[in-house]
Amino acid sequence: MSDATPNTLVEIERQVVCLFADGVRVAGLPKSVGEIYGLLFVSAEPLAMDDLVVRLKISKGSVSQGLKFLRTLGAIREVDGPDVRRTYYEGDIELKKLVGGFIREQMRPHMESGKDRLKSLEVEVAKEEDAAKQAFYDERVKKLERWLKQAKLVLPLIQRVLGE
Amino acid sequence: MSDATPNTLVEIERQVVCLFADGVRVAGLPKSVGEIYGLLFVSAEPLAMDDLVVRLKISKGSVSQGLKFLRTLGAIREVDGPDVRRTYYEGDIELKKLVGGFIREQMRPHMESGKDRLKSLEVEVAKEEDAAKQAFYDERVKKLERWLKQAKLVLPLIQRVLGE
DNA sequence: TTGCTAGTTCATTAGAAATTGAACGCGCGA
DNA sequence: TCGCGCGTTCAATTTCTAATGAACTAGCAA
Repeated sequence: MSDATPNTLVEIERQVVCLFADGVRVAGLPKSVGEIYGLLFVSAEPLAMDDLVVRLKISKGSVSQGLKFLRTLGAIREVDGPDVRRTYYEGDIELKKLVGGFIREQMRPHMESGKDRLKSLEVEVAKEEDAAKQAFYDERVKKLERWLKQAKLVLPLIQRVLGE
Repeated sequence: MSDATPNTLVEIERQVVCLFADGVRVAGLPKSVGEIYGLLFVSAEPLAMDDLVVRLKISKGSVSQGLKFLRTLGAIREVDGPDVRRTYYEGDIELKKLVGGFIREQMRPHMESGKDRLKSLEVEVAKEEDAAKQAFYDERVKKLERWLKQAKLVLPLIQRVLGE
């Protein structure tokens, strides 16, 4: 076996993998996803699924699902590699890609469903008989709608700032 | 018993509590925290711990810990109420308070430790003997440092936008 | 077609995180 | 000082999520 791709991590790789494993937890993502992205990030050569399985010592199933998720984010790219039968990946190291993908895939859907739920709330408030209570609830629902607007304002702003 | 504070939730309250319970999960926080904040948010009168225990049907322990957490965020306020022996709370309904608290308590610490870990990485890169590898690792570490800088730039920006 | 390997899926298992509830500390009033 | 009730803490438990690994599909070459 060549030592170009040992089946273990060197110290630098270990630290970077660990950094990302912890990092993604802030976003509520599984450790394995961070480990996979982390190793792709520190690897000069593209890696295939099997490399990730062996070097990170996580199961084929986890790697497959992790790669799938990272692909939907647009955080990794498929590239050609030594073995034509395999799919190789390399990390996209632009922060905006990561954040953009996360916003698009994880946050937007929640905000969309939030909109519907606010509509439902409005209906419920309209049913309230006590005028004082209705006024209070109405004010709160309006507040939530303002929150949603602010969120919609902030997200593109973040992407603009990260986009050079 | 007066019906001013029934030991159950009316439909509007139920929906709002549920909205926040789901909402906080995006930020990786426990459901109970969202429920507590949610009920405080829709309540015109301040509530004491016992109200939350009874109406949300969660344990005293969970409520105590949830309130503690929300206090550190600055998402709720202690206020006086009918019974002088109890501590009453009301929700702070400014989004910037919530987000600001979350950034300060949950994100900043991670970023601080991240800084140290990058320092450690630099040391490790310096040990690399292979010049080509060293150059590659160095480039990646520099990339991470740029990410950290961008994050430091974005967070205050978010707060400014939310702070009117 | 058959055999082989890369990659996916999904029911089960392992592990982590939240919740519970009992024990405790504290402060107040009698 | 004692008793009482609010609030906290933390070990035990439950709940929920992520990881595993066996079974499967797909594509390819002989």
